[in-house]
Amino acid sequence: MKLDRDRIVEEAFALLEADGLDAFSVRRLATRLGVQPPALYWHVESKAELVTLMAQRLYAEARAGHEGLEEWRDWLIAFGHAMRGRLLAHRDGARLCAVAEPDRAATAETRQALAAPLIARGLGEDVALSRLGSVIALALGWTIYEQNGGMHDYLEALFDFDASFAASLEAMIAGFPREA
Amino acid sequence: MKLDRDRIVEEAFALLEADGLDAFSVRRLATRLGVQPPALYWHVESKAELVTLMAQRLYAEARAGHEGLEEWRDWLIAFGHAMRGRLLAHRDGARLCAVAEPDRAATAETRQALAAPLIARGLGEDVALSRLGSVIALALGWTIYEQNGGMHDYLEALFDFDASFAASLEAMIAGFPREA
DNA sequence: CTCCGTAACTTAACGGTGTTAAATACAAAG
DNA sequence: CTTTGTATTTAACACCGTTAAGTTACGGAG
Repeated sequence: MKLDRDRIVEEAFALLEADGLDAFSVRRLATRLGVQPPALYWHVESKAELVTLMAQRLYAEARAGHEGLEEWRDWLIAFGHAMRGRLLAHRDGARLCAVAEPDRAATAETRQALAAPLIARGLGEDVALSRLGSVIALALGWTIYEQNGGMHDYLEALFDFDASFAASLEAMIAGFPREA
Repeated sequence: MKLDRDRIVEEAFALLEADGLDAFSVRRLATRLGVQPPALYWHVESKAELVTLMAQRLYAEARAGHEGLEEWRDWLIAFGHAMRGRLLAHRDGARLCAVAEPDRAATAETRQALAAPLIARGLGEDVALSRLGSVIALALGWTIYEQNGGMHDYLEALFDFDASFAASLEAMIAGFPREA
């Protein structure tokens, strides 16, 4: 069965799911793919690039599918929940994104594309990017604790994850000034 | 020069500062301390415990010193800025806290102590802990991006770190209902 | 059919990692 | 002097990401 980037990334997610980020190694991934470790380096530059590929798939999934919402606040809330949802959907998804580097092929167009949904709903580009960043940061920080085994058990005795995240996300977005 | 937990943690921070989290290894730390690597295991259970010790020092620093503020909102804002400040004060401080486990010796008293500053300013314990968690999550998520070399360069072209963090922190806290 | 070049992969190795078990130094106590 | 416990070293294990060099597979050109 031949190797390619897509199959590598797919199996990488399976390995992450099965063994977690700490045991996520190039060598174990190669075993799963029925191949010797260095074979992966033909298709992928480094483990870091592979992680970046995985993270970018996560980010892209979170941005998709909120077309029906007309208010930027509603869009941001939906996006925030989707972001947390995608992070939680994979074991150690948050830590994965925490170590991932940005897409090196990012251009001014990428930047425009990122801001587009919010611009279309009335925000200026600078504000749009700032708001987006804030929501992503909240979701990432939140899920990092939520997915940290020990922290999870410790914190779930202190408050409810779902309810508290929803409350803080809604508070933050409600608190954003109409335009700035 | 004899070894003890305090000296280990201190030198660990120095190593983190000098070489970053990726190069932060037990072996390099031992070299810095003029000792063979396994010597550290007499004083510390594992690298994970050492990281937890370091993270807890960070958290404690962030909580200290906001006595003058009488409103819980003001206290939370000061704490949020302090939290980000302490994370930024050490290279890879955010990622360090992201992988740290909670204090295993945490009790119901610890929980009470955590919530105390907010309870003293009028919040119920459950709400206090939830609010505290939200602010920490925002600060952690934010600084993770801020300290990720590639992401930093990528994002600083999109918005201003200081201003955007302040805006989202203030928005979130302003958006929290008076009591819930 | 043969030759060649490229793509895709393997084998072998390098220098690193966290951690453990066993042997050792050393100071205090009896 | 001997014993005891603390603190450290030496040696080793099983991993890790990555590179260099060798090998196979295969498609197109002559």
